[in-house]
Order: sequence, then structure tokens, then C-alpha cells
Amino acid sequence: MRGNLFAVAVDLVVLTVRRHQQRDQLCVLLVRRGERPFESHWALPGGFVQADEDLGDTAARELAAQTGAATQGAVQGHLEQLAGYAAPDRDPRGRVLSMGYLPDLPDLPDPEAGAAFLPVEDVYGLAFDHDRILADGVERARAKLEYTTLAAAFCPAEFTVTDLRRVYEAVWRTEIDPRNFQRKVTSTPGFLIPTATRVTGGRGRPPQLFRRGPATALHPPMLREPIPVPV
Amino acid sequence: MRGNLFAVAVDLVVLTVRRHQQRDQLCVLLVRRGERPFESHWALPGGFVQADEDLGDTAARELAAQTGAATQGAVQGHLEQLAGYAAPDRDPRGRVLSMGYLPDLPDLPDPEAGAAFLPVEDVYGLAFDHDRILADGVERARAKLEYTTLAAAFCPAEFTVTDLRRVYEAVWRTEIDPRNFQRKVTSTPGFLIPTATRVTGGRGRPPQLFRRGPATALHPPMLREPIPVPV
DNA sequence: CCAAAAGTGTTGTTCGTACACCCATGT
DNA sequence: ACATGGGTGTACGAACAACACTTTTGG
Repeated sequence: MRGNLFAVAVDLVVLTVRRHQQRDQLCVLLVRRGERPFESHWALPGGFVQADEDLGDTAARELAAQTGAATQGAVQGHLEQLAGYAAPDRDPRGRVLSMGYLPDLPDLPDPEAGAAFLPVEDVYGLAFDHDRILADGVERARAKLEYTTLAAAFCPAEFTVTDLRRVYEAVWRTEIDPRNFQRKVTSTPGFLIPTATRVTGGRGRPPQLFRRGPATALHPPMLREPIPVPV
Repeated sequence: MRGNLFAVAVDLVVLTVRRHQQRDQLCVLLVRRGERPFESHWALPGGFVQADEDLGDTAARELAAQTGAATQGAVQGHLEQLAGYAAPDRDPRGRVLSMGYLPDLPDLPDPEAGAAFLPVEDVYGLAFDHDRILADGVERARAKLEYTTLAAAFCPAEFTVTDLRRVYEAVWRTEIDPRNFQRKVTSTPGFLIPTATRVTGGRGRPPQLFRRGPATALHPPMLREPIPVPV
């Protein structure tokens, strides 16, 4: 069998929306490397594929290790492959191919020591080519908000339409008309399930609380820009 | 460095539209394997990543080897990564990770001996997990017709609106209203460039001939189904 | 003239945007 | 009362489906 031999790794782009510097921001889970190369640099969590593992197995195992094993069951089937990265010089130790993975999962617990959620806008200089993998993951997540119900996974178990809108606004860095957004998401069957309770204590009219519905696709999709008119 | 070692390969899903059994059909380039395992089975063209090659380099090299080196220059930058496949038992020789690639290229010459374009609908039982890779490639190509001008790459250098429509119909296995299709594609700026010549010899009114324009995106996209109403 | 294929005009519907307006609560 | 945020109604426009209709060739 011709060809060079590679170590194969999986790197995770774990995204969430957190309040940072007085606004909701898209954040990514990073870990501080404890060994060379890139010792003490931030990096995406990940690890090598072991014997008898498929890529998704490795991704699920690493995800459970980083975010608490409790979520492992719910994680299966919600891991999306991003792309493969295999530039000859991407790892000084030798040839390593890394597969990027993007998990779609509900709101996450706070990270352990040595790990943190940092706003993607402030992140530069990650280890290896992780800046690139992160950029691809963010772009994929942005695209998925358009045609899937992924945004609801960034919210807590119960949330308001405004919470959901803030997810879109944080991920896309745009402003969305609250009134049209309301109609759009509440009229999509299976996206949001109303609960009996309402929120109290806020300033205005108490909003309705919703849970995630069974729908995964958005038809028609949510539009990201005010239509790029082709003239 | 922990983890198992893999050979890394690239497999190409080279698609084209050809006339087969009296109708235009989406066909894929396959090669007959000359060695074990899966000797004499059909397989996707591909090969192993060599030293100092990145994945795209390997894909471009294999593509040039299979379709004639003449196209190599035009091929750069038109290779889209599909996904990585690394099931532990996908290759009996040992652990092999394969990256699928989908080239977007203009109409192709006839294949060499030992290779053929076969209708994707008739293809089963390819070597390794190539049935799966093919299915992923076909689905990606179908999706790309919606929002890119890829369909024009399946046509000869000069083509009619009807030629272009037949590409959509062959790839999507649907029927499209010729009149609305005409308006849609001719009104998208940069998609089609009219030429001075017209076709003669056909049965009805001679159609206008077009060349591929510079546009790569389709805004708004071409719709694939009569809108899957969510009720 | 007639059939066949190319191409245009028109109408109804769906869906998004913009924005006026009403609702329900805290202060 | 009034500010604040939640939520509804409505008018306008863009784009698509459906299909009648005109144009231009070959037989």
C-alpha cells in the first residue's frame, strides 16, 4: 500500500452563545495545551482516533470528556463533520490529518479548569491551523441557522422568542426585526412548543416561554441578509 | 504521539450528464480495479496522498491522471471536499481514511480503457464504501445546482437553454416548466452570455446559443421541488 | 397549412419587509 | 401615567407557478 502514513485526529468546534462584555456573543470552547508543541497556547479540544474507532466515535468520546459524560447519550447523531485538514506542515511532529467536527447541542455547563468559552471574535493565534478550522465551523453554524432549528439548541431548555432572536443576532452579527421574527418562528410548525408558564419580573409585557419542538428543518429558511439584490 | 496510523487516500466523484438509453442521465466516472482487494470491481478513481502533498494536491493530480492532463490548469480551485470516511473495516488492508472530492468541471472527454461513465442510478456494489461516497457526492451536486451556476459546467462550451434545462432534469430527476426556466436563467445576470450564432436544422424555432457567464452564485436559488408545504 | 420547439405576457399566490398599532406589566 | 418590551394587523413588493399566447422554423 503506497502513500505516507498519517496520525488522524478529530478537533471539535463547540459553540455556544454567552453573555460577554454586556452583550450576547458567539463563544467557542478552547483548551490550554499542556504539552508541546504549542504548549500553553489555546487550541480546539480534540484527540487522536484510536483503534476500532470511526471518526464520529472519536468526536463523541472527546466531546463527552470535555463537557461531562452526562450529555454523551444525547450527543450521538448530532455531530456534523466539517472538513479534513492535512497540510504537510500543519503539525511539527509529523503528518497529521485532522477532521473538524461541529456538535449541535443544547446549552452547555461551564467548562472545567484549563478550558474556557471565549468570544470567537477575540480568538486569534490558536495552535496548529485551528484558526482556520474554527472559521469553517463558525461559517457552517451560521449557514445552519438559516435552514435548520439549530438556534434553539443554543438556548436553555425554556426560552422566549427574544432569547432565540438574540442567538441569531449574536451568531450573524446583525439586527433582526423582532416583530417579523416573532411571526416567522411561531408560525413554523414544530419549531417552538409553548409552555404554560410566563416570565415575570421583566420590564414590559411578560413573554411566552417555549421549549424546543421536534422540527429540525426550516421551510422556508430564515434569511440572513436583506436580499442581496442582483440589480 | 498517540493514536493509530492511517494511510490517507482521496477518491473523486466525477459527474457528467450523458445520453444513455435514449435519455440524459447523470453519470459518474468509474475505473475497474486491476489489483486486490476488490480486483475487477468498479471503483471511484482516486489514490493515496504522497509526501508533501495536501489533500487538494492529490485530488488535482488524480483528476489530471484520469481525465487528461490538459484540464489540470483549469481544475485548480474547482475541487470541493465532500467528507472523510474512516470506518475501521472499510479497507481489508488496514486503516485507510479516504477524503471524497467533487470536481466542478466543464464537459469531459471520453474515458480511457478500463474506465467508463455509468449512470449513477445503475451503480451498485462499488469497491470499499464507494457506494456511500458516490451517494454523498451526488447529493452535494444536486444541492449545488440550486444555488450555483454549476449546471452550466455540465454543458458543452456553447449550449441552449434547453440543454441547460435537461441537465437540471437529469440530475434532479424532475420535470421543469421550460417557459419559467427560460425566464429564470436568462434574467440571472452573468449566468448566460448570448452568442451571435443560432442552431439550425432542428424541428422548431432555432434557439439562441449561450456561453457560460462569470456568475457562480444563483440569487435567488433555483427551486428543486414545488415547495414542500409544511401544512 | 400544420406540427414543433423557442420565447413572451399575464394572473394569482406565497412570502418577506416595513411599520402602524395594540397588550400587559413595573415604576 | 408612561416607559418598556411582547405581540398582531396590514400594505407593498419580489419571485414563483401556471398557462395562454406569439414567433420561427421544417415538412
